[in-house]
Amino acid sequence: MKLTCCMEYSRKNFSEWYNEIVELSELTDKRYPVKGMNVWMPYGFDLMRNIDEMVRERFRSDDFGEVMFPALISRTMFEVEFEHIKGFEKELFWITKGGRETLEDDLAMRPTSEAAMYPMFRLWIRDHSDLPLRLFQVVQVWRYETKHTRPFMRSRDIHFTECHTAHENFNDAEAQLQTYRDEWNYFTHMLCLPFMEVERPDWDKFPGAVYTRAFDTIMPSGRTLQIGTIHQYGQNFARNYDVKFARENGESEYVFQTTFGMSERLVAAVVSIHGDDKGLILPPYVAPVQVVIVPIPGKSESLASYTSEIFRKVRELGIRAKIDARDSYTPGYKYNFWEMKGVPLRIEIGDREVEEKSLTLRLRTEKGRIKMALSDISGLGDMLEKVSDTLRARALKILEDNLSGTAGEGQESRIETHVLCNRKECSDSMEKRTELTMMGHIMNRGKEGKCEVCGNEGRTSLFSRPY
RNA sequence: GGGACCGUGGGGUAGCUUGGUAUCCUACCAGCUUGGGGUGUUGGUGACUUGAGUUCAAAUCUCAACGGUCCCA
Repeated sequence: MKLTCCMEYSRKNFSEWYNEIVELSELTDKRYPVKGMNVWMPYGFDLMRNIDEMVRERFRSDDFGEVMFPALISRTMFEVEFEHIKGFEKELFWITKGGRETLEDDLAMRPTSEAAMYPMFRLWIRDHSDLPLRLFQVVQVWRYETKHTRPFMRSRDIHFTECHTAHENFNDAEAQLQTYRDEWNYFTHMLCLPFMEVERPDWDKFPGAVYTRAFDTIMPSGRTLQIGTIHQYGQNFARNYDVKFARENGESEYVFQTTFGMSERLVAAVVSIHGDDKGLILPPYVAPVQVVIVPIPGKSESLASYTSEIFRKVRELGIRAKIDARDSYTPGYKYNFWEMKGVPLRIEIGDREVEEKSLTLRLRTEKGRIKMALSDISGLGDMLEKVSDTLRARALKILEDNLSGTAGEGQESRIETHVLCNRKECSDSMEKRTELTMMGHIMNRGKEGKCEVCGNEGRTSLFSRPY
């Protein structure tokens, strides 16, 4: 597949726009003939891998070890009487045959790795000196989605990062959750994504968790997307998988656990929240190509050498750059091509620039061109920073406009906030009235107050239509 | 969980009611031309989702599977 013409759909028609842009920009190919499973193409995977590398770097410096567990989990490992297992049983892919033989113990493809990891934790953790244990992995997980699948938002084959920790006591586990939160703030800052931290109600938390905090963002359609979650497991999992350690006084105790999960949905959010009617706009920190250089053929004979001089200098600044010297396309075509691909910064070089020893710049987020002297080229880093700032400001405005109910017309849905206690009856009543789903209490923006339904103590809660 | 609609070259489509030679745009390949916002031109490659049924004959009618899109809980 090759890039075709211009975009047919406007971002106002979000659903169609999204389907079109993920394929046009060559992030993914949806034609793979298995439902809900799409191909990561080189450009899309470069983006995902840049995100993964950011994540790896941070967790390694937080003293996490990177592991890679097997993708298959035996039925025996799953046959634990535990709400965690029940929560997933309808989404499992099962392998029941090996060659022509029917398997005695069926194998499930992991939907997440608790059931794979914790039997091993039981072997690895003996006493307090083995704690804290901090591990993470970047892997595929599989979920048998029956509803509408969409690339990066709801697929059956999910690119997933999961952190798992074990601690000596509840407070250490709580401290770990705060570390996750700090890292999450860093990740979303670099991806220029605003979010709400929402405590899922008891009836909607991760199966088996003590509590779940989700990071929800809002899409241009007015629907919310969960792009990360952190979970306090307490001793719930340790009890079911019998993960114990010996305290210093010799007493045996179950470990306290936490997890942090995020996925390719980060790509969905980056694409949706930053993109415009010309295509993607990628956050500079993770853009596969941060600067594209388009040489414009003319009379000058030193165009090629000047172009490679600039390319070299840009690379020396630590910037990921590319020269588009394709002979069969005109400059105008290339401008549109790289705008579609979301490259944050473009450099145009023709006769004028060669003569003046200058560069002409174009930011993906701004109208108009900027002239720069070659001697000022170290300022390109600031230009990329400016793109990030613009993306953050725009994205935050979308969130604020939705929170205040002043978002643009023609959205598929909307969000509302109401002060609510944590009783299901009050939530159900408000869901009925708003025709939206209760997502939970908003922790990083909301306030305390009286429940709008029953008058008891409550807190600002998010109501939305989630993806 | 329930319902509606749709599957035609790589992408987008016409044709289906009334069964008989498959239309156009785009992309792709070769050439010339052009180049500071999607150059122009000549020639070329390439398709009826799968299976079963009705029929002399199926893209077209019937059934099923698979896939896609949307709506409601």
